[in-house]
Amino acid sequence: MERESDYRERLKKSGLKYTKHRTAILAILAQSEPPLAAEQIYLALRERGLPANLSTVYRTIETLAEKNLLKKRSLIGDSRVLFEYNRAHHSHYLVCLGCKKMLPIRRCPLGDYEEKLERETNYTIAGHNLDVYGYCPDCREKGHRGN
Amino acid sequence: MERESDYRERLKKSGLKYTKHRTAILAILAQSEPPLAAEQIYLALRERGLPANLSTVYRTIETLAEKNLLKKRSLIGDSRVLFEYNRAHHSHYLVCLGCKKMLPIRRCPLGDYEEKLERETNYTIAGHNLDVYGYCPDCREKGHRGN
DNA sequence: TTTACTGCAAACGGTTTGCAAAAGG
DNA sequence: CCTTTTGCAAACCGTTTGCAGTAAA
Repeated sequence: MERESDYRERLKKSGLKYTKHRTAILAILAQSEPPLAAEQIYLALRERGLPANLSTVYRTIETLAEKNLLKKRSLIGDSRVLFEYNRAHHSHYLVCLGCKKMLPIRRCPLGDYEEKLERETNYTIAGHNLDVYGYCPDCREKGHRGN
Repeated sequence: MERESDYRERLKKSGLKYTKHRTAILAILAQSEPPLAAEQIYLALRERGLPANLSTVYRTIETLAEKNLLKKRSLIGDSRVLFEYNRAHHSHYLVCLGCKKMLPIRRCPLGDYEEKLERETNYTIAGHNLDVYGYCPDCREKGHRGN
């Protein structure tokens, strides 16, 4: 787990000023396994005793994503944009269509596919987005009704 | 290429009434390689001389997606929902971060990964969503500025 | 003739923006 | 100080909804 000074360092390297909100947002996302939406981050900040305006949250996460400290994601059937701490090793999710739970898939099934695709297409590959959808055992028993 | 009567048949099988708009929307999406957003479909309908209200377009594509005649998609950095004709063999896209062009990837790199994941997790897998992002040769030369 | 579909206009929800005040370096 | 960041309120934009009228079966 990273300390506050680590986040401070990261912000500095990205040419961003240090603020309590930015540090807290980085910490919140670093400690959250699943990606979070702006409002969830907003609520988490309140819980930490560092309430911020919603628009500040939006601006901050957008800035952090531009600097590649965070990654943007989105799920089918959810109009919100989700943000995830940009970890060294990326992870995918198996999303339950019933209860929306996100089960991390630690090993990326693509392997060295990106390099292969790069050679085949002559594109410069930047990354990929993969989510698998299905029903968890609980929701399947409940007849796909979800939570 | 399918004929109007084919679409009519599909609608009937799904318990949906036949309307010119629905048929046209199916045809528009069947003929479009990349997925389209509601407004693009709305415009394509006007071009075909079958103008429909935007809310009708939204309602129709949602209905068709529920019946699995269409598939929903979404791309990072685009808040719109895209709709794609549900073809027998699914396809992924290599999306240029510069010009947003979508290059179809015909062979799914996941192979039989879903079955493997199903056994490992005891979930019932319904499908997956995969997009690869990068820069096409043109945009790379322009220094990632895009169009 | 009953049920499903459509158009219209208004509402909605997540996100963005302009501006003045506050805080970081 | 000078520049960035923040709060606030209003705008934005893609999407959804209620309702009355119209078309399919």
